[in-house]
This record gives sequence, structure tokens and C-alpha cells, in this order.
Amino acid sequence: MQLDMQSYIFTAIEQKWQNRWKAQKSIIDRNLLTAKNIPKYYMLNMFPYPSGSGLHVGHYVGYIASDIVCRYYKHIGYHVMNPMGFDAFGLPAEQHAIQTGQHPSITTQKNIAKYITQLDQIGLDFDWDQSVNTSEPAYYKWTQWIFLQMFNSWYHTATQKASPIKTLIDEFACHGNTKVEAACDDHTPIFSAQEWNTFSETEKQAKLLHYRLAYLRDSIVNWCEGLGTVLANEEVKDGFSERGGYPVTRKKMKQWSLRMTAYAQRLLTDLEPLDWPLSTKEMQRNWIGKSQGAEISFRVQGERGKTITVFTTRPETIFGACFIVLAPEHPWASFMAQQRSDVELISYIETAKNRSERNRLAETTFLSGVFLGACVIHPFTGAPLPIWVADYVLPGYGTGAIMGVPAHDKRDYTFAQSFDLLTLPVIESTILIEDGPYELTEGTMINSDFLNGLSVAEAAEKVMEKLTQKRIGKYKVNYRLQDPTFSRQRYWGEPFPIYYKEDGLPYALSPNQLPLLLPAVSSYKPNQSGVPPLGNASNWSTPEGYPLDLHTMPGWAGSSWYFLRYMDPHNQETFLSREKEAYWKGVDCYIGGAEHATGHLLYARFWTKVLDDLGYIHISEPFPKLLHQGLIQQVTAIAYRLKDKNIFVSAGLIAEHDVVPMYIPIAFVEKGVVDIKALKTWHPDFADARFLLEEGKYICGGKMEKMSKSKYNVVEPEQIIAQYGADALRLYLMFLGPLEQSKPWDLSGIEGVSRFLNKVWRFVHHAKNAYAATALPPNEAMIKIMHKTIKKVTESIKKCSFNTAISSLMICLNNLSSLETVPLSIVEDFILLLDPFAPHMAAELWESIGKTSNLAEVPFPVWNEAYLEEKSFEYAIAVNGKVRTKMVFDHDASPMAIEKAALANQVIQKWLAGKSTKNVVVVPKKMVNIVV
RNA sequence: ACGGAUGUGGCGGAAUUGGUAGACGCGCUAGACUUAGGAUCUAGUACCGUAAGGUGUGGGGGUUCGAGUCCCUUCAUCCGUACCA
Repeated sequence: MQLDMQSYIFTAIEQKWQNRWKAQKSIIDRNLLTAKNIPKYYMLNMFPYPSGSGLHVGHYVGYIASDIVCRYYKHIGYHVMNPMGFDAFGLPAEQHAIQTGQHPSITTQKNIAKYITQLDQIGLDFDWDQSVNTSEPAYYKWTQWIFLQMFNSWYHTATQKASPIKTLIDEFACHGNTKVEAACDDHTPIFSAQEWNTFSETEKQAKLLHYRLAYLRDSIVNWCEGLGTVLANEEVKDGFSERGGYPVTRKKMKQWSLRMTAYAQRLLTDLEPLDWPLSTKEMQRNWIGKSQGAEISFRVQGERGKTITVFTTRPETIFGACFIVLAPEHPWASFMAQQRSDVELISYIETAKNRSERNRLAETTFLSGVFLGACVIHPFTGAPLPIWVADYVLPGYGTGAIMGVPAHDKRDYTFAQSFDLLTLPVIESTILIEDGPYELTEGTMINSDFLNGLSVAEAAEKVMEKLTQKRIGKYKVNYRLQDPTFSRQRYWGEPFPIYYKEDGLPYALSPNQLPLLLPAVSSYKPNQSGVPPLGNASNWSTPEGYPLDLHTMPGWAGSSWYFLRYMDPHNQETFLSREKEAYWKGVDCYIGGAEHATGHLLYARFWTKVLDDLGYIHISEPFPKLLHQGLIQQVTAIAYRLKDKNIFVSAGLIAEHDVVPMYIPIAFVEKGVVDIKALKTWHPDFADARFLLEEGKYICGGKMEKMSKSKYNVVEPEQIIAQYGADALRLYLMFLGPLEQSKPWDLSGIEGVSRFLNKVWRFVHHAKNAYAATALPPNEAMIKIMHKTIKKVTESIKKCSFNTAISSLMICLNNLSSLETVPLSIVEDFILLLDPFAPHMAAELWESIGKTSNLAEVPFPVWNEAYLEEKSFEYAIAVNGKVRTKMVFDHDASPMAIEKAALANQVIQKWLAGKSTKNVVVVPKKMVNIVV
């Protein structure tokens, strides 16, 4: 028996099948499959950014999960599409270009090649013929094209749809903009049809820009003079750039923006029916942040005609308003500061502006602020309310000004406490003012003139009536969601298909000029005066000589619509043909990380709606079903550098120093001790660093965090595959725990799945040899084991509960291997069940038992419920909820009979001795509980 | 700070819908086979206790005949917070 049992040499087997699959793939005729009337399944994976360090084990989790599901769907007869592509524009390749001069496209190509190898080596059955690369002109041509659609559209609030800009021009020609219901900039000037028709082309364009879905506006950005560029919040640490340590200021810059707020309500409403994790829906809901309230205008004392408009969600508390607070960015704040040359105020505004929003919001005990030196008049009482400038009010939300109601708002309360301001309660409550604010929206109004005695809800209604009547307030729905800034001062992104005429206004290139190729540049850095890298291109202008836009699009541009392109990736006429869309009908299942909950997933929904409105596609939601894969976590290593010095302090000594934590590669750490030599050669920053040691060692700090290149804690898969094989790694990553949960990386568990695979191998070969000549029918016990497993595995795959699917395969194998002999039909079923999880081994075993059919297309086993029925059930018999014994009863035993038998049981008798039975609960097929 | 999630043996985790907590795997202990074992097989393994028994799902409280599961409260950890992808 031992003689012909080959051993399981996974390297050879995996290579063999990967090659064979590739050959099979190339002869698949998709058009034929499409034409046949078989059901389709479009699986979508969040595509990766191809970074230089390659894939890490965390990336595989979602891909393996989708591969399992897809292999299953193929087994049950679906035409499956599971494409993979690359979100290839991004900062790392650009940084690399700045450092080495190598063009980012070369770096990107190299990285992509590595990624493809890494994806192939684990047996992922991707449809590479459908792949996309967002940085290729053939792809970004359409990203630019979609941008032009946004530029050439406006949002009609009456129909709740985007519409071509031409319809707006027609409207202006007939009625001016007095009647039009449109999403537009604040303070858009009013004009009549007559005026419109006399406007110059320049004036018309300027007016239209207030309405376009893609428009220019002043955005506040993190400007770093030293690097000549804008930085992400994460690149800014305590007001200094992470790279180089240059000061960073917040500065207004003209930027492209997308009018996403116009879609806020639809993004909110349409979220409801989506089959998404509830937590993700909740996060998007909170991100959109709809709040209903009022805008109320306050007259400024002694300033004729000047008013300050605040947004409040609690207009009924207006009599409790004790002060007005402006964001430091509020135009009136700096105006007043300048006018009065108020040094304190000017400097406060400056510093406050440069604090990060998170910092500003994180303050809990003391809120900073400065009195503006003016007051507004309370519209009902006529009392003067002081105007303050404070950074706990943010410019981007509401009107950038609030009325402070300290008695009923936590932040306002803290602010009032910080400056000893008056606090006036207007809702009756048992909470004393000294104990904090009363924030509930229930109770009876007090100290509120005409609102006294009303409930909060009644008061809200009444006060709105009054405010509207007096024309000082109106209902207002406000969203936390902002129009996202869409331009970047970068090189490696999509250029804007926009040029500027002498009038300084943006004009669109015509679609036939697309793609607008990224130009060659002499340097990838922004130039000294802060002109973006595209400024370094020669002849960056239209054929007529008009200068082209110097910005590029952000990383999320290409990823906002790639799921559409997958359906028709090679079409040069359109980004997605009507026929292909009609066949695939969009994504069936999307698997990706929860960390994109409010970014990518929201942007993609927004773009989809725009394209749907304009009639280019016919789906309103891109991802009807969404699953998250959890992060793989791994220990990070943290070194502590003295502020402003290139000296690193060992972890035990940091209490005595002012240090900045920095990630270092976990690879250089052994039991908390850092290999300083390795560190010094790793990065120039460390080359001549000094180290303050403890007991001769440099000890680093550490945390469990998500595996990520930027934290230098990734585990690369090659070595694991070489040691255990791709099937083992697949199985292990799925066996680790529930798909959606974060899991710490720990290699020791892989031994278990590796043993399992070896056991499967021996089992099949043993069965094969024992039964080569005969074909005995399986007995009842085997059938029961098998059908139980088929059911469990099938249901688990459908629930994406792969860890339990694998464990039931293990249980099944343990049961089967304890049997003397097992017929081949049982072995066949087992191989089929294993196939989605460990496809290389399954294919090899399939062949080894003499099968010539393509395993991937063999129908999945189906269980028969009749085989699973049990005749009896083992009841747990509990006394007062504690299980004391177990008894077996037939399914048709009556509750009365069970109760009687249970009470008569010897063990139970012992527990009942001397007590009276109060109650007996018999739950059929569950348990018995006797209460004494 | 805000929003979201997670917390069960030494470890990863399992547990239909409120009904026998700890499936499956790692690790560990003992044994078998073996020249050998980082192979394989067998048995055991939540904790305390010699036992009878008791205690156990981050902590505290509640609902219930019965709670890992439902409610309240609290703590810890992780993810996101708009130019990282």
C-alpha cells in the first residue's frame, strides 16, 4: 500500500495546476458564454495600489474569500467574472520618482508585474483579460471624460438629478437664475434673462461655474512652504511636515471640487436598502451627517445692515443663547480683527487656523477663544450678546457661526465655563447648571417669553413660525458632508482636461482630445514658488496655446468607477457599452476593507449616480451587496526620537525626554530589542543617528496594528508559500476566524491546516488503492457524514463563514479516516467540497483518482435532508438551570412523558430530594429545566 | 473628541432564533511506532478542588425557568475622521 502512495509535493503540484489553468483561461470564449443563457455572477474585489513592497498576507484575505465564492458559483453553473486590476496612481510611486528620477509609470509597471505573480502563486482565479490599470491612458481617458461630464452638468434640485449644462443655459436665457432650482455656490449673484443675454462669454462662464458639478473654489489646505506642496493631514505632525519637519500652514487655494453635497439626500436615502454591513451604513449615515434646524440672522450692534447668520439644530433654545461664536476662518472675524488692529485677535485667528480640525474637536476641558469686541442684538429680547471667535467652531459646517446655548449644549457649556460666561437654562430639568448642560430634547420651556410652558417640540415649531414671519430665520437642512476637493498638487495622477483662456476661467477640452496624456516633466517636484509638478512640463498647453490646468486628480478618481470598466475593459468607443451593461448588470458582490467605508464607497456611489442621471448607465447603486474582510494585524515597532535632534531614546527612558514616536521595521526587532546596525543601513535618517540605550540595548515600543506598508510591519507571503504551499496559506487565512473580523497574524496555526492537507492526501490515496477495482456502495453512516458536511460547507460558503466550512471538512475527514474503507463516490464528493478552498490539491487528487473532467466545472454535491434526520435527541436535564444529567428521548416522545421520565431519573431525584418542584420546562429537541 | 467595531481556555476561534459554553485547529502532557523525528497514530487538556462539588464568555447591575446571546452601565483594544491607499 505504501508503495504507490506518492507524497504530497505541493510546489510541483501547485505549479502544474497554475500553468494548466492559465492555458485553459486563454481559450475561454467570453462572448460565447455571454450569448448562452446561463446566469452570471460578477464578483468584485477592492483593487490594490501596487506598492513597491508587494502584497502582504492581509491583502490575500479578501481575494481568497472571493476566489472561494467564485469557484463555488462555477461549480453550480454560473458564468462568473472575477476581475482584478490596479489603482495605480498614487503618492509612493511619485515619491520614488522624486528620489530616483525614475518615471512613476516604470515603477508602477514593475510593481504590477510583481503583484500579478504574487496573486497567481496562490491560485487566485482572476480574469486577467478583464483587468484595468487606472494609470494607463486607455483607462484614464474615461476618468477624464467622466470629469468633463461633471464639469458640463448642473444639479437640478427640482428633479433631484444632474442635467447637462446646456439645459441651464437655456433656462438662464429665458428666466435668468431667479427661478432655477439648482445646487450652487453660496452667494451666487442673481441675474435676469435680460442681463444673461447681454453678458459677455466670460461673464457667462463665470456664472456657470457657480453651478457646475465640477467647479473651482477656495479650499483650505495644509500648505508646506518648505516642500512647496500641499500635505495630507496624516503627513502633518504638530504643525510640521513629517518629511523634513518644515512648518505647515493652513491656506486657501483655488481647487477643483465636486458638488457631492447636492447628492447628500439621495446618498442617504438609497443607503437604506443596500445589503451592506450595518456598521458601514451607519458610518456613511453619520459621515453624511444630516441635521435639520434653522439659519438665524442676528443684527450686529452698531453696524448698520450687518448681520451674522448662524446655523442651529435647536432653534427653540434661542432664549438661552448667551453669546455668538464665529470660526476663526469666518470672514467677519478677520475683517474685524484687521479693522481694529486687534493684535490678540489677529494672532489667535492665525494660530487657531493652523490647528488641525481633529485637535480642535478633541479639546474637552478648556476651549480657547477671544472676544471680538462687538455684540449682536437678540432678535426677541433685544439684549446684546457678545461675539466670540473660537476654534471649536469649524468653518466647513453650517455657516461657520453658532449661537452659544451653554445650558443645553456640551461644547457651548465648556466654552462658557472657560470664560465665565452667563448660562441661562430655557428647558426645565432636574439637572443643576453647575452639574453640566441638559441636552435632551424633552421638557417644558422656561425663561423663554412666548415659548414658556410649551414642550420642546411645540416650541421648535412656534419659534420657527416667528422667525420666518420676522424674516430673520428659515428652515435649513444641513449636512456634515462637504464637497470634496478634487485637485492635487501632484504629478502621478490624471491631468485635468481643462485649459484657461485669457479671462482666467476654465474651459473643457473636447472629448476627442482625450486622453490628455501626462506630460514628461523635467522634475517631479513642485517648483520653488509652489507651482505643481505639471508646471515643469514644456508646452503644457492646448494647440491654440492656452495653458492647461496644472493639477492632477486625486487617488480616488480612478477607483470611483472601475467596477463599470471591468464589464467592458477594452472598449475604445465608450467606457461601457449598453450591451455589456445589460448582460452583467453590475456587481453582485463586493469584498473589501471596512476602512474605505466613508471614502471610496461613498465616492463610487456618488459617481454612479451622476452617470446614471446623465443616462450613461442604468444602475443607481454600484454595490448592492458588500462584505468586509478584516484587517490582519501585526505588531509594530516604534522608536522614539528626541524632538529636533537625531537621537533615539530607548523605550524605558522616554518619560524623561520630549520624544516623537516613529515606526521602524518590525523585521529589525527581536524580543523588543532593536538591531541598530540593520536600522542604520536601512534608511539614511538613521545612518548617523545616536542611540540612548538601557542596559546596552535599544528597546523599542510596540502595538498591535493593521498590517500596512507605512507601519513597516507587513509579512510577505513568498516564504510561507515556499514552506507550506499556497493551498495551506489559503486554508490558513480562511481558518483564522470570521472573514470580517480583524485578526492578529500568528504563523504557528498554519501547522494545523498543513497537517489536514497531508491527511487528505493520504486519505484519498489510501481509499483509491483500497477501492481501485471495486465500487462498493457507501453505507448509511458514511452517507450521513457526507451529507452533513455538504450541507455545512455549502451553507458556510453562502454565509462567507469559511472558518467553519474548513472545520467541518476537518471533522468530516476525521470521521472518514476512522472507517476501514471508503467508496470512491464519497472521496469524489470530498474532493469537490475541498476544491474552492484548496484548488491545487483538489485538482491533483481528482486527476489521481482517474477523473479526466475539469474539476472546476463538475457540479457541486447536493445534500439530501432525508439522510440527516435523527430519530432521537439527547436532552440535557437541568435543575435550576444547571445541567445534571442527559437523557435520550425519541422525537415523538410527548413533553408529558419526557417530564415524567426526567423527574423519575435517579440523578435528578438526588437533586430534588427534600425540595418541592415548582415548575418543569420542557423544550422539545432542546432541554428540560426543573425549577425547585 | 466624534463615528464604527471587538472583548469567550495558554493561543486563533465555535456555539441555528435566549436552551448542554469551549466544536475545529494550535500549543501542552502522556503513550505507541521508529535507528531517528520538526513524520504518523492513540489518549488527555477551561479554572479551583483529593473528591463530592463549585466557578466560569472584559467588569458591575438587570430581564428570564434559562443569558456568550436581550437591556442598562463601565473598562480595555482596534479601525476611520476628508491630500495614505
